[in-house]
Amino acid sequence: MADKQADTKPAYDFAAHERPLFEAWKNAGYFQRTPGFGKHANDSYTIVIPPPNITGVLHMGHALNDTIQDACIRRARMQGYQTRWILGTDHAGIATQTKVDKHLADQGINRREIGREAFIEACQEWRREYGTTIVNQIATMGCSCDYDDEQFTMSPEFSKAVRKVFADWYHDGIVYRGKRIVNWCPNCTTAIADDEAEYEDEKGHLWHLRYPLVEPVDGIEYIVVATTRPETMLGDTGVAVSPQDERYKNLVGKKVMLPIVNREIPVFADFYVDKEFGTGCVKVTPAHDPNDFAMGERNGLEKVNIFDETAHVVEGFGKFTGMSRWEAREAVVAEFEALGLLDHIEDHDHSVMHCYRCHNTLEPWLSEQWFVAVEELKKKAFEVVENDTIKFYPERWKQVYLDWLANLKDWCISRQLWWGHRIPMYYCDECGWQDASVDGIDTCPTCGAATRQDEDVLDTWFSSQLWPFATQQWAELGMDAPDLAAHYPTQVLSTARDIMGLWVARMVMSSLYCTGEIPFQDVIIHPTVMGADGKPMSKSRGNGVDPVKLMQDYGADGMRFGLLMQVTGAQAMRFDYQKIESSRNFANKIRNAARFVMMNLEGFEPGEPDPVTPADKWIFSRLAGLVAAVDAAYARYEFGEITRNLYSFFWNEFCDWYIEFSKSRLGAGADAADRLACQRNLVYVLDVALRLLHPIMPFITEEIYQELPVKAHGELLIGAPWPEADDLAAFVDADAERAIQMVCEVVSAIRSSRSRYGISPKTALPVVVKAEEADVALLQAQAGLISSLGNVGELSIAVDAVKPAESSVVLAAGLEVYTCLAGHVDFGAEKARLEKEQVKLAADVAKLEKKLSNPGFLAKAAAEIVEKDKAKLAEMSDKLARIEVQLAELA
RNA sequence: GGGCGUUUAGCUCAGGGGGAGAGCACUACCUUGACACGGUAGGGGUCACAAGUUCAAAUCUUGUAACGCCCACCA
Repeated sequence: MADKQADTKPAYDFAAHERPLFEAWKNAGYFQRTPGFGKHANDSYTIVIPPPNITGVLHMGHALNDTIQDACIRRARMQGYQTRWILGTDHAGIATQTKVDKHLADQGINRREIGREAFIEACQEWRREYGTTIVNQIATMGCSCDYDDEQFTMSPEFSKAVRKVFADWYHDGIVYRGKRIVNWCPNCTTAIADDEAEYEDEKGHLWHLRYPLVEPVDGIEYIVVATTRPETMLGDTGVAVSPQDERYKNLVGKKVMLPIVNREIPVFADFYVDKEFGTGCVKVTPAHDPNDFAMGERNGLEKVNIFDETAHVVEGFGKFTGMSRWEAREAVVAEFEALGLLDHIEDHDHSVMHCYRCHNTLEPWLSEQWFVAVEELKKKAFEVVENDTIKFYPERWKQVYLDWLANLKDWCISRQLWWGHRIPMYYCDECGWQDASVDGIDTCPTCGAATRQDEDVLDTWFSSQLWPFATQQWAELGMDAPDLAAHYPTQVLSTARDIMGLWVARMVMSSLYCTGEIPFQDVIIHPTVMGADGKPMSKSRGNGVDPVKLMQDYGADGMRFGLLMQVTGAQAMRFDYQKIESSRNFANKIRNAARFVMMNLEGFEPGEPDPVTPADKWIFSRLAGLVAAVDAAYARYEFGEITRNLYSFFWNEFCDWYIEFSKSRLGAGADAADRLACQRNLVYVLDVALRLLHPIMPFITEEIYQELPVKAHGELLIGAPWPEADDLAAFVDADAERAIQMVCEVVSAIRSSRSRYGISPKTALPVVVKAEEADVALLQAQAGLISSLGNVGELSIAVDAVKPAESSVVLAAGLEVYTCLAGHVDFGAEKARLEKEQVKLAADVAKLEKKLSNPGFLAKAAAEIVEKDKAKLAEMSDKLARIEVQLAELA
């Protein structure tokens, strides 16, 4: 068997055929702004790609997301919209700086030695070398985005937009500078935003420390405070208790002597303190904890900063100075123990913030930073989603978005990095003048002294939030920019759920402020692609799948279709190789079906499709249903639904039945006129199917289209019009669907009987069909199909057909199909099978009889349901009776 | 702590108030001029559990359990 398979021709290599097609599309200009046609000629359809980081390589998330976008944009292009899919990359501040740092370190170069300018040049260099990898991978997928107008979040035009927004917001009071506790990464030595911090659970301790009172009160000599971070006691400037706490009422207003540093600090009451937790006393370190900072502000406490930017203890703390935070923790605890002030230690699990980039423990750190005031911005951004001006798919993400906005706090946008948009803020150290400016300011307009620019750069998300409009000439030309006029707001944004807040919400906020319009209409939140083990894909788990490898093995089409097939409304999808493989097989099926059509086109002349036979009418009717179903699923962005519809139509209806039906009409002895009709119909169905499949499987469909003898829609399928459901509506034909369904049932019945008794498909068998009066003519008209597909020797169809001797029966709705097996079969098995069927049917009949004898059901159920069930019962009872007759005959 | 998702065939998952579905895997037969990346025919499920609503629940409600995600974060 294996040898025989080896003899057959090698499997088709899809990947090998894809690239030239991509070039053809590109050369024909379909990747740029495409003009519209037809009823949507003046409507635009625009998507901005979520810009991948220049440090990135294509992963499954991109593969899925970019497939979704390409399917949408290709369909829109075919529908006649003016389309544009904006491509570009993100400079990715921290990620790139970290990568380049490492790159330089490998060559023995330190960033600080070469200085800011040289480092930025190194980043640019790095980008030129590696930053296009992912764009090439997107091209391999066949994505039809605008490769000739690639955007970058640090291009001169984009940078100008960033500076403009900063300056405008500064002048409007939206951005401000403030000294606050921020999440500081001592490894990256920069602040990061709240939502860039990741919490991880850690096993820790709750240290109970004794703080002696300066003067004992009612015999109490010390207060016990509980802390998870004893080292921060060096910066304590108060001890807080709950105002409701009777235990400590008389201590409020007194002072304790902070051990080690010997600082007198006050005991005060604050509502923040929960008297039930720990000892009910909280040591307060305003410079190293956001909650303590707030308490400090409310109670006028001093802020003592004990750490430098790398989280080592600063000058002035004796032997602790220069220690890391971990060394300081041990040393402080040891010192308390030595002083007899360590009360006790408890185990305590808590979550600790880590840098989302380097995963080091973050340090809440008091520093001067720039912030975006979100109160005003978030109001409108809330409204446009609440009133469905912007819609989420699936809809439940709407609430997630609204909740995120509702809880939003001011956004820290300054980063102590070099790679990024340098804050366009200028200061004069002579006279104290300062201002933000789009174009640099070298000399102070007030005193003429030289100015200096702010050293910090902006959060990467500050620039990416401008993506939908800053990529469209907004900075240079404002809202008059031709691109903005034609392609903004955009129609669809597709993204992963994890950047809903970081990116999606911020785009809405900034777009509303800067352009006065929403940035996009529909937001698709696709499921996260998990590994086969259901866990997030990661290197350490080793459960990752490389889309590039997948495309080599299965073709881009196979990967695309297979991924979309797995898209559901759920939040995650477990990656399934088998879906990719069966999609590749599907592509092969399409290819072979097309080959069949093309090798049977002898004498073909182009012409209108003409459904003459019931089989034609059936497949046309099914096709009309398919177009409507696919459109409906696209309208809800239900990609799994779209692919399942396409798959089952093409494979289970078109290939399994219609092509088989057509074989007898294409042979040598066939009627020429009917053959031509059949050819035209095959070509038509194939053509519509190819167009419906094209947005998801662009390569194989285009390749087949190129091989068609007549290209009905111009040179390339990518530019063909999308099938219009309205145009096909006239093909809907319930009678034809029913007739062919019956034919299929008869054929299946014959095959089933044959198979059950192990009779070769090559052996022609006589068949007798008993049918209802109305159906007899219908079936007789299809006798040819039934005979050829069932390999029937002699076929008779009649209302009063009698069971032939030694035949096997299959009963279907209104049908009895007798396959004569004389001389082939042991009828004991036939009897056993019928008995099994009888038992099952009798149970079903009993169940239905019970239902129909229920007065409640008869009274309350919809009339049509009752009718349907009555008909069903009649049919089943009839079938049961017929089985009993059959059994009696066998007895 | 709050919110959300998932639980259906051996596996991965669709579906969804009125006779349980697909792909893969499995079994049998088949190399027929589209396709073995294939064809035909099969086997296989108390739709997580419990209550409730209903004439009718896999489907709706509530609760429970398990798994997972997001947000908050009391030292």
